[in-house]
Amino acid sequence: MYAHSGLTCWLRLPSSRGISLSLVQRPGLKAPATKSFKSPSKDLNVPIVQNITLSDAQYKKTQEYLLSLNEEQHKAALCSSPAVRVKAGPGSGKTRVVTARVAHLLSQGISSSGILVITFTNKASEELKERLGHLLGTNVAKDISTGTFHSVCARILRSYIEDLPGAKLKSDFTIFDRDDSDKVMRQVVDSFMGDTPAKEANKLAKEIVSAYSQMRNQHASLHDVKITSSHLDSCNSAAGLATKFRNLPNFFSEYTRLCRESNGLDFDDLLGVTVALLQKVPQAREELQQRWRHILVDEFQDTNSAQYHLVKLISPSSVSNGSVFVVGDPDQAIYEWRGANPENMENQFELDFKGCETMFLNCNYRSFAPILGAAEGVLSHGGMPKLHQPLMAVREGLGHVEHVHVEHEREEAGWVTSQIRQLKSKEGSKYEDIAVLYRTNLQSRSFEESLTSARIPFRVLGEKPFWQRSEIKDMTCYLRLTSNPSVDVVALNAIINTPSRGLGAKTLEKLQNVAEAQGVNLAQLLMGDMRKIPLLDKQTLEPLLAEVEMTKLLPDRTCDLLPDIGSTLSKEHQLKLNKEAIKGLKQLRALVLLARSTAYHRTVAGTVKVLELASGYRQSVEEGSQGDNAPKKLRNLDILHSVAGDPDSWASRDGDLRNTAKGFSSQDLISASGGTGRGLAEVEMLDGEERPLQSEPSPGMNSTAGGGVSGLGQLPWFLQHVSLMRELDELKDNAEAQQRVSLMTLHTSKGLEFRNVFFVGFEDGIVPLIRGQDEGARNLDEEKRLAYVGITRAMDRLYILTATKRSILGIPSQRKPATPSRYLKRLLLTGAGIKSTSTSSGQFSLHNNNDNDDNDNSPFRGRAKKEPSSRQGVRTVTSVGSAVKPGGFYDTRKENATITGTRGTGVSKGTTNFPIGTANVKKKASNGW
DNA sequence: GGGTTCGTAGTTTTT
DNA sequence: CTACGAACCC
Ligand SMILES: Nc1ncnc2c1ncn2[C@@H]1O[C@H](COP(=O)(O)OP(=O)(O)OP(=O)(O)O)[C@@H](O)[C@H]1O
Repeated sequence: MYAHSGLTCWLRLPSSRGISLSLVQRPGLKAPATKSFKSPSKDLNVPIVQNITLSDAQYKKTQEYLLSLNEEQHKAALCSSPAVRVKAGPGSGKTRVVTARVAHLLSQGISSSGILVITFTNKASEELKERLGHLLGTNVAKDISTGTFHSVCARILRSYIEDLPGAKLKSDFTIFDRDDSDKVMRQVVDSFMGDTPAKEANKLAKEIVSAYSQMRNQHASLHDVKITSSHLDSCNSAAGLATKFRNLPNFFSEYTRLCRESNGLDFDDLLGVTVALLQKVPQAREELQQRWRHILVDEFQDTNSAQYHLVKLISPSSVSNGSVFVVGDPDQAIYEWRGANPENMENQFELDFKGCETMFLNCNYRSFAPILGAAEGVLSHGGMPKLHQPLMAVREGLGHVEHVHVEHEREEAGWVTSQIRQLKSKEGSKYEDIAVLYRTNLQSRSFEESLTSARIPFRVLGEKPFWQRSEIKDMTCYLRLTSNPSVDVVALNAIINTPSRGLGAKTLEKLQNVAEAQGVNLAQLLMGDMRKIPLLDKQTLEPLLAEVEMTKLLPDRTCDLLPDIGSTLSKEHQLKLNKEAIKGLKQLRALVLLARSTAYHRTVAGTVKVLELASGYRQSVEEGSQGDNAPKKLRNLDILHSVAGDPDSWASRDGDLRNTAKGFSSQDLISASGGTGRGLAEVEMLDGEERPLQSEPSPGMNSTAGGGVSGLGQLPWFLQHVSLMRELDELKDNAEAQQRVSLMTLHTSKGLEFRNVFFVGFEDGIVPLIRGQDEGARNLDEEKRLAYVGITRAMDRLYILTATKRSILGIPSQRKPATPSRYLKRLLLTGAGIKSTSTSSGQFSLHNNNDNDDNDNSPFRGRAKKEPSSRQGVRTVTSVGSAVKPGGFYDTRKENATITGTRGTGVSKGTTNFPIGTANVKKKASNGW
């Protein structure tokens, strides 16, 4: 055992898997008092000095990992400057350096809660933690703060937002997704321009939301700054709207007002409000600077203004021994469209962080040289980026780069499918090492179909985010209502009549009118008394829950437990509400009470279950006319429930940052109380595996300040997890389920790597993407970088696909002639000896445009290349997707192909036919086609 | 108030 | 082509 002595640590209670921490239990802590979380009583914060010990194996692993770095990497990882910037190309080991640095810091005795790593996606965070877990043990790794900017901000705000003067938000705020924002803005549009037709109003609302979002991304904290015309002008979309609507800023401020009224923050608010908080509340800033002594940011080239400011604000610059460490690659900047500014990496960092040290990594460990060559070729189109540093391929061998030209999108999918089969059978590739990359999500369709009929397992990354699926969205609205019954109007509106309970448009209008007359919103009117109504006690609750589970219905008698507000309102205001409506209201209110009580006495998972059953939602999905969708939806609901049942994955790991700022984690107390509770003789009627959460002594209060001790206080954390995690359904299934081909957009592929990459739809208009009448000359550099990112995902083999004609929507009759991408020429030229084949008898030529001229915007639908007449009657492959037979069409390709490169042996130079157009393969009359 | 049928728009990338 | 929304009918 290697002991690091003199290390100050704070009390930690044992976690399920932990073993290597020796614990000193402080007396008097077994039954933590709820209230002490917000303002910690002194005795909770007594430091415990103890030794963190890494096991031999862990220590050895860490050292080995550090030794595996090359000199540049090693130097970067260990650099002790207060500000470090690592600029390095794809595959140069940036991620590895970040991991190594964290490991190094920890092995130096830095406390894990003092480290913050910001990654671009949540998945990257998880992977980082996993790797660190392997090196250092889960115990040490789990306390490192990691996450995206958004999730880190959400955590900061949960602890500090109530300190921000005028924020009008509670720490149990909900996070509004884009749909919520659109709905809120729709309300604003209605109130300002009442007579706008529904459709137009929706469209306008969306436009305004995105303009506002763009503006806030470009300007760090606009949420409370007076919006000037220069703000508007700096943002295209906003400027356009502003000329149409002179009072655009009023739309923005009314939107914000409504969000606040519902205790909601949208995605951009998470960043903007955090920035404002840190600017205005020095105490918060200082505490966080104290806490996170070492900050690491991955993919720094894609940070926007608000994110950059955030880094600046929490940087422990004033703290001795602190550091800020950012890594990125300006050539891989692909998020300018949503406000990212590569300048942050390129120049700004250097200016703001005095004494910043810059490191370069110039070796590529990922790809064979020809792949790198192809990538650099693309990048050189129209001139290399100014500060581009050439990369050296470390891996020896040539790999395989091939350009394949096909007739249309269907054949494209067919070719890829058949090639995947060959890779699997002849080259021994695993499905998980194969990826299909495309520019737009729509393009995935043909591949899904083709792979399905070939029975090749695949997964589509980045389909609809989990939280956006309607059934999940609805359930989260129920949960939001449970958490914030009298506040979250948006949630209330979403589910008030879903499933239908007699509260249709007519009734709602009546109620809305009453609300307006009283100067309140619908939630206040219908749920205003909810916080005052005492929660059900256990004796009342348990039998009700049992009944819910048995009957899958809300027990009627629950309705009698609270005032019948429907009848009262109806009488007082002569609304003439019908019986259905009154009953519906009763039920909804009873449901909320039941759910709140369940959350309080039981668990989040139990609450999810109650809501899903007693609302009748589940039943309506089961019986509804959803047809094929029903099983999928039910599965999603099950996933939601099972995630809820795994608080370890979502409960605040940092607990209340106020306390943990000094190293103490309230989450430990939660697990502790959960742990002790497990032994209690409590019957879990709704879910056997659930563990009861600690209950508060005085029911009836909405625990916001408590920071997540009662089940009710946990809800916001769970909701936050759900609304920030794109792919919750990626349950770590058995190993077999992992063996799948990956389909994703170029954007999603950032940071990943695959042995075999199919880059499909490499055509002008798609790569680069040019839509219809593009607003003038959009800067296409970002599109070029996107292609660069895609190509550099490949380790061993890269296939570039182009088609003669293509229909984006997959309708054969709507196929339009396509032209190979303007980037193709340089891709092929630079990667010497690239094989190029064509499966159709059609000729194609690289279009002859000037390299330096991106203005030749030939969209793929324009500029028809002459259609080769020879194709007449060849009437190719119509059902490529299904069985591609060995020895059939696609296999014959090989015979005629000029080169057959394989991994390691590679492509020999000089044998390629250039120009490519001549490298056709004659199509043999193949059986089966 | 609820369910059906018809019409139309979507064609960028995402926390 | 499909998915979603808005009339339209019961
Ligand atoms: N020193 C090294 N020795 C061996 N392999 C390495 C080394 N450094 C990096 N690699 C390997 O190179 C590949 C790319 O590394 P990594 O993902 O860290 O690169 P990156 O710079 O983050 O790439 P990108 O910018 O494309 O995301 C990984 O498979 C990694 O294991």
